[in-house]
Amino acid sequence: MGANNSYYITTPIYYVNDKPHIGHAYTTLACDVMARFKRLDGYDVHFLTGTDEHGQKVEKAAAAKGINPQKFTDDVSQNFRDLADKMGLSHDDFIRTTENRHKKSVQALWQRLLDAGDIYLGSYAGWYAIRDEAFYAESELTKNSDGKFIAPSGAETEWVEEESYFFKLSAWGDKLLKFYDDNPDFIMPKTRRNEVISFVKGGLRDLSISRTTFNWGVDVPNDEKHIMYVWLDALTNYLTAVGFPNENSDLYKKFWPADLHMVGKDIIRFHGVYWPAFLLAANLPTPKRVFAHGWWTNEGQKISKSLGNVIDPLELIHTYGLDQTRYFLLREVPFGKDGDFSRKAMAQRMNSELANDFGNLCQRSLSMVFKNCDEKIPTPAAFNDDDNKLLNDCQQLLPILRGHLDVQAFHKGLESIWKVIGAANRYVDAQAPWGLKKTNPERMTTVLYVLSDIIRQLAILTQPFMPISCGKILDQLEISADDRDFKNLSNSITSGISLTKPQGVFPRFIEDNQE
RNA sequence: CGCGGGAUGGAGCAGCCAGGUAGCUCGUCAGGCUCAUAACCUGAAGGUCGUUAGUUCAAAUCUAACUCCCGCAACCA
Repeated sequence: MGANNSYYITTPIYYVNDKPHIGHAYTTLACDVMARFKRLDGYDVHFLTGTDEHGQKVEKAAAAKGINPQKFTDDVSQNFRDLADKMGLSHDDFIRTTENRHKKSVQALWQRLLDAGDIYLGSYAGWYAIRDEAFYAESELTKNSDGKFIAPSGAETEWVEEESYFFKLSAWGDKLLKFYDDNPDFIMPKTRRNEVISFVKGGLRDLSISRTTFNWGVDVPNDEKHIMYVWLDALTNYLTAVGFPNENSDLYKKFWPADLHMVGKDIIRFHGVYWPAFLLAANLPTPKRVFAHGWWTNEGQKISKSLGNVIDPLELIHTYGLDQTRYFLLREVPFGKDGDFSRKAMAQRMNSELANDFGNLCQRSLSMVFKNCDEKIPTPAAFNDDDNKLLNDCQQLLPILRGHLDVQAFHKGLESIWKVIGAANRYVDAQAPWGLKKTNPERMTTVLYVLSDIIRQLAILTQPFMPISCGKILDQLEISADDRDFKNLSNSITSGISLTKPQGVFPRFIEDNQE
């Protein structure tokens, strides 16, 4: 079992043949925020992302380029590493399914399933579309002018008959239903859980887990005709990354079972059904949660390659800034639901919530400190009720945030922080420190001290969401790197520290005429 | 009758489970302040809570029917 203060979180592995898009960025970003939050909260975190590099599509794409598949995947998996870098992601490991450690791991899991009697050799036949890597029912197909059967996606299909190994998924339905029952939070949000349960109740078919028609995959142990197919290979990466099959490795003992698999809603079934079935069959501990988030639309329109409205996360970062993009994606939509990206909404949140609310709170407060307190954090007199009320609101924030992030309610977490930001802005107006300068300088000093400390706390708490900008605020307050985690929240800021001249951290967004 | 979610002021949402003055954010309008990134604060206007019927002293909240939208329906971010 994973240790109490450990936290293992994963993104799906991304299929290298895709171009990184907002869906990938979104999933990984959510994990990054969770990982950063847990680290600041004192957990030992293992944050995994990576790429899925096998399959017929990759084999064909490589052949089309005249290079071997390994070289091809080396190149394209770099796209995902680049995205991770540009998004400032804090992953601890980047796994590739073509690595040796992974091949060993999947083969070991295969062997366990075989030994347990859950894998058998059979065969199947059906209409297969290479482009989609999918089988279709005859009823779904249409005939084109050449007499070929066309899938709903438009891809040509061919009749395929093939020997294949199967996983006895059909035997696991009742056990899975009991598992969901015993672990009500295993699949979140609830609507996805209901979907999965109703799917399982509908009866499960055995799952084809090998192929003989192409070679780019992990070899099936003791049967060189076969390679493993998709989900057994892909899902097992979560085990590989913590040292499986070595169950005595430090990583494994510390981090398995995983605390959270973050996925898009499109792959909830594989994570919610196949994965626990594999693990139960192999007699391995099951992960604690699979969270399926929603999809984005672009200006109200469904995103699709054919419409050409795919959102490039790098373009967003370039236009709006990294932290701003991170903030928007996690604040705009209740996490778990579908959401819409629009330039108007983006600019709106940037200006209103980042520049006006948070940015301006920092700027107006720290400017007054800098000008009126000898460029130092002032020494306060006794706090009055107003001061204590605000400080107390801020102290309440960490437990509130924990509650929200433990159920991946990022939007609520941010909302609760922004409530305190609002309270702080009202406090500034009510106390009007600029007026106290002549009438009661000691009181002014106290108010500015309170504000400095509030800003320190707010910046510390907001770091998981916007690490760079919060880092800048903490730099301005001369908070050392060691003093930026959550256990420092209850220590007050030290009087007498010299400040650097405050500079705006969240610029307003001015819409270009173009775009 | 396949399963599930949703319809609340201009926009996006909360409230519904445990019925009893309809709340939040943005936008709009008016005022205040002047420390600050034309930022901040206060107030106002604006909704017969998808339709119809029912239960009840009382329904956005419960029941029934209906309309519309959206997910899922086997191997696809």
